[in-house]
Amino acid sequence: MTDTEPALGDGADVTRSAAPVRVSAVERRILDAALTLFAERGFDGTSVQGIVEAAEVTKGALYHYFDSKDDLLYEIYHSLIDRQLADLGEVLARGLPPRESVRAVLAGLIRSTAEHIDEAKVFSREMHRLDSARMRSVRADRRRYHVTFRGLIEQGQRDGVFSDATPAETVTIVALGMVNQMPSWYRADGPKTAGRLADEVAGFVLAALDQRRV
Amino acid sequence: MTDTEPALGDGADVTRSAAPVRVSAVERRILDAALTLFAERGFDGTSVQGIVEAAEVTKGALYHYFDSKDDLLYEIYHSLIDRQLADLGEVLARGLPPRESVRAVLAGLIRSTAEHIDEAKVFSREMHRLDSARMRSVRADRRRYHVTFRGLIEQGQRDGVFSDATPAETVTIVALGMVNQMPSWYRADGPKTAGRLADEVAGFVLAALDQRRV
DNA sequence: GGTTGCATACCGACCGGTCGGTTTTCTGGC
DNA sequence: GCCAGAAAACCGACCGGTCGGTATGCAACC
Repeated sequence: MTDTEPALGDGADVTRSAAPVRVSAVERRILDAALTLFAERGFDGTSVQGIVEAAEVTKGALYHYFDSKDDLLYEIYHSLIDRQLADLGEVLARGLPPRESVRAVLAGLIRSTAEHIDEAKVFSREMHRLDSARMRSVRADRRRYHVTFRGLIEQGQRDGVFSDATPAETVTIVALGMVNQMPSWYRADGPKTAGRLADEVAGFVLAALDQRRV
Repeated sequence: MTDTEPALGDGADVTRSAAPVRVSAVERRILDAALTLFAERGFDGTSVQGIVEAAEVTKGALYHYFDSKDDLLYEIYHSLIDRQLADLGEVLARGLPPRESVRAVLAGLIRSTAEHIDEAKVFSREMHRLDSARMRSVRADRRRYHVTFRGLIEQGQRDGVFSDATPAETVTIVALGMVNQMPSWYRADGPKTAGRLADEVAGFVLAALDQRRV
């Protein structure tokens, strides 16, 4: 699994759909409560007791389904990354030209992040709490996304539709970085809808990428 | 004097220089140790005992100079924000046209953030831990920066040197957001110098802002 | 002789996780 | 259709340990 990375944005293996994992109602309640509380008070600021009370279950139930408090975090990360990779794969499968692909990926990512802003908040704030094994797994997934996205930019630059004034790596860092930053400024009840913001931000990035030399 | 500093938010007077606060050597050692540990293990992952050991002082010394662990965080934030506002004021005082101002502010902010990446890391990750009074103070300072920056964009748009395809508010969010995200990707020992990255990123943003209609 | 600048011993709250036990659900032999 | 027994689901009191913060002492200096 950890072999050579796909050199080009041909999509790698991002088109796979996640295995359908059945979760019991209790599991769901625990996960939902954990997500809400982690987002609100942070991982360390949330006690296991607080989670079980919010989920209206007992501690025994929680530790029956999960190994540890960290386990809850990992599950949250996993669901976020799985969804992002699935969305990415879906767009790539459409086989659009780079410019439309980048727009679709970015706008979709922003909309999806807005829709699951709690997960994004927890993710960006508490990622470092994972133990090293899980951290490696999460990082590998993120890297796949990063490399695939960068591949799109590179392809557009080779095709001449994107300016190569800024290296593809920097463009990727900047574009994905602003999405990761969303939890600090996006408000669901703000004046702009997520779709509007997604269009504005994607438009901004594409404006910077536009090849328009004489 | 348990409350906040004399609210320096009396106006958008970003050109003020920070008051020269004298700090004892012990204070400095404590602050430095706290910064390093917070950046490395997070606020909650760092015990007060750990800080005093790293600083080679005792708990009594720490609580002699600081009211609480949170106090240390606040001091770290303060030094970061003070520096940012001072830098911003300095650029504004030069009275450059919007395009050059934006470039100077952004590139300077990125370089400064790179240079104090630990502070930035702690800031972005642990801001939410502040109590509400201090949170309000920090937010007010950040807002001043935000509003001032947005003013620069708006001015450029009014002058016709910047495209108004993307609202100034969104541009500001995106531009400053990518700086806040730096701790997650910037490495001092990476292949690119901070100055190079600053130029690339500032160039990217300016490319998106360029007014270039036919 | 009081104020500053520390040192040391200690406290009570809380927290993640465990463990022995009980209830509910599933399974298959009759 | 029924029942026994195994497995899964769940309960909640409890524990060892850590952590932020405090109380008190004391030496040096104004």
